[in-house]
Amino acid sequence: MPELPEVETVVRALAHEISGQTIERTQVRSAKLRTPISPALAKRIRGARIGNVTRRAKYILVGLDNGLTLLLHLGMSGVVRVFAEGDTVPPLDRHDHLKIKFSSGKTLVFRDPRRFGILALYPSETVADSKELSCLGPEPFAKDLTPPKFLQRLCLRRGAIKQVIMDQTLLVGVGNIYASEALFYAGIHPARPACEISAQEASALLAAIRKVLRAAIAAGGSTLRNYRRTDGEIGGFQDGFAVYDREGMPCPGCTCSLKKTGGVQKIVQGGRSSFYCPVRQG
DNA sequence: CTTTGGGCCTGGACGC
DNA sequence: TGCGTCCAGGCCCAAA
Repeated sequence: MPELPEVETVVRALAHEISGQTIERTQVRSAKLRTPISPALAKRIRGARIGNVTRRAKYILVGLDNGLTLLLHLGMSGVVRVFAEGDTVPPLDRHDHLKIKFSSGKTLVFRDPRRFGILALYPSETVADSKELSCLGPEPFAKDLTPPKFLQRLCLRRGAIKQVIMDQTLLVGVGNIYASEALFYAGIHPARPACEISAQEASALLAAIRKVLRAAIAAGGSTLRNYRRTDGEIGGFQDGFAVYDREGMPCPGCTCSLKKTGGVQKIVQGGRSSFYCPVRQG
């Protein structure tokens, strides 16, 4: 799933659904995600009560009252489902990696068919220093990430702006979809070298990133394939893409002759598809 | 230091 | 129907 809006949607749901719940039973099935799941994980979270559920970048942090924090990453295909007491919980699938039964009768299931996700346990005090979180850049909504600071970071990079804003050490949360969307709203071609972005453009780009992420969060994220909300429903933002996966189609409010411009263009950068409007992002 | 390309996995869509 | 190929929202790592 997973760019920031999808993770944020899951985190908000989990904060509501499992905070305060006590873990009664745990089951770890497939032990091999991107990194192996610690064999002791299931046992070490058993009996604990869930505290705060928060997000850092695209990671979900589930605080426990035993001093530990469960770190969860959804990779490309991770889904977290929460079933209420009385719901029919499907039998454990071969792609279900973690199942938690709460004393309230609720059940949480983490599924990740492609196994690019992460499931790890750290002391809450030092989780920020973990190898997963320690090298991350600023949150896009951080107050102290000002346009000048953003510009300063871009100035150091010669690579294409699209790939640079997807670099989680520069700024977290932006993935392949929202990178294309934000560049469209900022009117910047995805192949422009980051260091050639003007102060005005950097400011517009930061605003566009924030606008797109905010709108996607409000819509409950985007579902292309695997992503699901914790209740199993799909997101709503996939219907609002301006350019992503819209090759040959008009961009919003387009007045061009499609025959002339060809509509939204697709190029490949770093092995990933980028979409842009050749007129507005010339 | 940055940048690039390959690799990790499975499943679905498509063409023959 | 079946098979091969390509593609997919993320991230790490080795090599240049």
